[in-house]
Amino acid sequence: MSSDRQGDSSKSDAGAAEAALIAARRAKTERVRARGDNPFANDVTERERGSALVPLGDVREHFGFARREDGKYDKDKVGEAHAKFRVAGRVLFLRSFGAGAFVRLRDRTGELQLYCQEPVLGDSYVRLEDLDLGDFVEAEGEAMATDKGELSINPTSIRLLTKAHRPLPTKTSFKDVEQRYRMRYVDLVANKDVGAVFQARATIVSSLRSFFDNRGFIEVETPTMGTIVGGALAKPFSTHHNALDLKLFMRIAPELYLKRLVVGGFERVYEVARCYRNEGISTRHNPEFTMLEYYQAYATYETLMDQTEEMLRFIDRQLLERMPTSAKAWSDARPFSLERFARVPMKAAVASALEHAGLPANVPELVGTADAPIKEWAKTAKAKGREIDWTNFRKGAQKCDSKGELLFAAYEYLAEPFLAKDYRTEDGTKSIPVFIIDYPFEVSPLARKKDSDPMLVDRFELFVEGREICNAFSELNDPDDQADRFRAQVDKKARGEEETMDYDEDYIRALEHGLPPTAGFGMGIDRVAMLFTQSASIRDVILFPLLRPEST
RNA sequence: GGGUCGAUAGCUCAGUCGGUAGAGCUGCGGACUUUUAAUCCGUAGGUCCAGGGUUCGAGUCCCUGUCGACCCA
Repeated sequence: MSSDRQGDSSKSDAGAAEAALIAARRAKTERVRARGDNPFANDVTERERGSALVPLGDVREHFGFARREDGKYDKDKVGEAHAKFRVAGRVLFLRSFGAGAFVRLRDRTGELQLYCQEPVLGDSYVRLEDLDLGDFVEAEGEAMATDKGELSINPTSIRLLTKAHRPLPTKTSFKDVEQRYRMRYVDLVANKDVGAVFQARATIVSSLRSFFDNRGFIEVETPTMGTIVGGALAKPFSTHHNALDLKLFMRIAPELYLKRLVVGGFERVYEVARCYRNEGISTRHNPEFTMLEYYQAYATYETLMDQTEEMLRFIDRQLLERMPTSAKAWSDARPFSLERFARVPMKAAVASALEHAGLPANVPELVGTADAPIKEWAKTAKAKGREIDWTNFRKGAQKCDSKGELLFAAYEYLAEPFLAKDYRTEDGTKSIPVFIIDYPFEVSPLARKKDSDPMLVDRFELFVEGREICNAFSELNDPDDQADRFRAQVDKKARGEEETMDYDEDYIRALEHGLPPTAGFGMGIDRVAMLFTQSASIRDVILFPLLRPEST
């Protein structure tokens, strides 16, 4: 029984080295206390300190006149100003010399260093010994620039505001992906680009709000728990209300509530809706995610296509305006362009995909049959540079109950995987977004049938760089047609299909009161954030993605 | 669900043919009066993911499992 450590409330078998790091910092905390100072100080406001706390970025701005071309600062100009500031921030860098020390601070507005000198600081110079990377400190003193032109504060006083008992990762950084998601508070400090991604996400959401607010839309919040499942085809989470002894489902989509509001006269309505789907986790799926849905009366899916193009370009401009440096980098790196969008009926997309693959037009009809020459087709397609998932295509085709479902399967396996390849800018360097339009009604239980072809519905999905971003349609407002389609869903469920909708009686009742001609739209915010920030995983745009519990 | 790769110090990673567990950073002690990944000297830090097998001997080879990453569905 050697060193039996006590007091570390974290994992019992934390590494001895880590425990030692923590112990050393805790010892400093005690030293600060013993001296009569508070290692978790709270008296930081102007009211308590007699002077305003100046954001680090504001200090830089104050000396804009002394900034040189190369970003450095003119020592004389800064010094002559004799300007005094009180600043605070987190210690990111700490280095001591014989009689001097550099402390680099960061706050939300930027970074600034303290150049501490023993003669200037006097007795409080010893307080530097209490500091570690990660601590929060406050300092007050005149601004100066070093010989190297680095703008600095030369403090006459310094004190610890908050002691960090755990060390930040070293400058070799913090790369373990799971740890980064689990300890996002460390990730945000250690990996600088992470903050920009979430700032971009916030910018996207606020751009969307202003886009819709400016067009006469009302933002609403509808229930995330309900007794039936509807609005999309997905497996729900279930929960329970104790007082009512009621089984509840977490929503998979806000759609049916939003359309009820259109019935009620909110002709333009939108929601930034957190949704929950009890499905797999992958780089493109998190169990909870955020959707934008909006509904617009007296509009069709074509109105919405135009509006979608405008909306994406608007987000793009807003990002460039509000965070130019990062947005420029993302924009330069992206493999797609937003200048021109293609609009392709699903049938045409399949026909053109077959042509690109050098395959006969009857492949969809034959693929499910016993004597389909799949090997030969695979060879032909491969020669044209197309790897098609024949096994699943065949299985999918065999499960189809109708022509419409078969068209959808053909589209899914023959066309969709190659959208980014087939639809490109004129110079061929970038893919262009593709609206796939006119879906079969069988796979669209909430969409309105086309007046010109009742086998199809007025619907589009938008694919950017081959990824589905939006889904929209002219809404079905015939209550009897809707009731029939709910019944078909219920039948499917009875046959064992898991991803179906329940029959929503109240929604039918709402439609019977009259839903004006309306078009509706849904878009995954997470996926849009991925697109604009060039993130490979949905977990990179969700602050706290779902993870397995930490093992003990 | 399938495939590929991975798990070694607080962090980032080496570890050859199977032969005493390594480096840099961080930490701690020291030097240095303007540093920017400072530099220099010293020092501490390990259940090599878990379990089994082969072997005189396993971080290394084999099997099983756990967890993770990426790709596909």
